[in-house]
Amino acid sequence: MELVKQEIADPEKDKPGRREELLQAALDLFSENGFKGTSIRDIAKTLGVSVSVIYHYFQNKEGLWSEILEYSIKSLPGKLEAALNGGGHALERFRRLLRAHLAASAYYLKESKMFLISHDRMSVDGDKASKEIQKRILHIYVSILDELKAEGWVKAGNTRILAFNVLGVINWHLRWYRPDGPLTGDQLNDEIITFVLYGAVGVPPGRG
Amino acid sequence: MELVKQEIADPEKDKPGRREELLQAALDLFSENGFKGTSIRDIAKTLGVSVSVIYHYFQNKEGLWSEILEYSIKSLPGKLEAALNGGGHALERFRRLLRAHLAASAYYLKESKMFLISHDRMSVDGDKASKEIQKRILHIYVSILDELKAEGWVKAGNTRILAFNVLGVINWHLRWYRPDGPLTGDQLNDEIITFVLYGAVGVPPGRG
DNA sequence: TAAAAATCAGAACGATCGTTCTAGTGCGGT
DNA sequence: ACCGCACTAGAACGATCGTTCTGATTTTTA
Repeated sequence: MELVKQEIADPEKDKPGRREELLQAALDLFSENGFKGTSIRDIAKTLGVSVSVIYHYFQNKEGLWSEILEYSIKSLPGKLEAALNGGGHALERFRRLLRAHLAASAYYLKESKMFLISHDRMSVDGDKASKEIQKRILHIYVSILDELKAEGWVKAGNTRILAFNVLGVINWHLRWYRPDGPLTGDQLNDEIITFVLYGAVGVPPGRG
Repeated sequence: MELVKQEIADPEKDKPGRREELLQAALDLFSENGFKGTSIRDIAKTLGVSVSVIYHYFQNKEGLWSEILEYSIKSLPGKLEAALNGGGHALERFRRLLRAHLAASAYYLKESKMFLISHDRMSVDGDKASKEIQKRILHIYVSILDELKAEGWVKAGNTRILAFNVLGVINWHLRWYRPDGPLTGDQLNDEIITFVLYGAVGVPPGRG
């Protein structure tokens, strides 16, 4: 009986539910104005609903914030480790790590921007989870850079600082990247990866 | 008459005035918790004074914020241009630019952190001045990178993206740098500059 | 020493915050 | 027809926000 409704063409079939609408509206505002810069009433107003709707679907403001990070950023370390654990020599795996990181950041662009705004923070607990993820990512980069250093590719003295620098390039690009820019995503990633590997004036092999 | 007090040794002579104390307290809190994460009462409480003291010395909260940026960051583009306008070939001047930028960031460490937190922003006017400074700095980097590209040092296709990448390394280091770390400031700057020039695996001339 | 100015505490104001409460829909199941 | 439940509007609460006001105290000036 109730299946009949599913069988006929329903133009409202793929309309997102209220919960998804709320997540999307919160994501837009959080990624632009941060946690403290976004009020519950702001989120409700963009959908033209009452504030009680938010509290019907989520426990509170911080639950809304962390749910966004849950479905997006929480899986990032695992993805990076997977990219790193594939075959190939160290340099090849490092390139693959960078590509995976850039791809994930582009896919979850607003979520990644949210993730990197911890300066305007909330409670200590909510921030602790983010800090933990950041630490895992840093460790991934340090480990592959150590490997590259053991094979003689990396000359830098301190791989930890080197990892910070690499992460700086990757993360900073979220601040200036605009999807409607002149370059395609692939072209952009190539420019970034080339910079990470060879810097501003370093000559990649076969190009000098 | 009133000069006598100045002539005798005054143990309280170099004690900072209330205005300077307020600026320092505001700087500490702003650089840690951002603009919206810092309340007027928080600033007053760290000095054990009343909130009216703040409004006696400053027009309002935003005036306090912008005054800090005024004495510190506003002069940054001029310093960078000065470093760039000195003699020497392009690569030498680029290195000097990077050193000047890193030195200024280290000297005004907390102020620079404040400056880079615009994600938790205030009124539109206050943010416009910061945006303008950021744009000037970007232009400085693009111009020297164009010059380097004309001389064949830079192979990258897009010097604007390259400038963003360089600025990412410079600015990101404010997020992880701790003055009590194991490395000296000079060692740190060398690591960062080497990375900017030659990347993670690029070989600087004379080292390969 | 008296007037004037600088400096401050503390209460108060209106706005906004996150959150809760009350009440009222409409809808599927029995 | 009735109940229960998902969903929602809107008022309300206490806290905190930036800011202003009142009045007192201290310091400077004449």
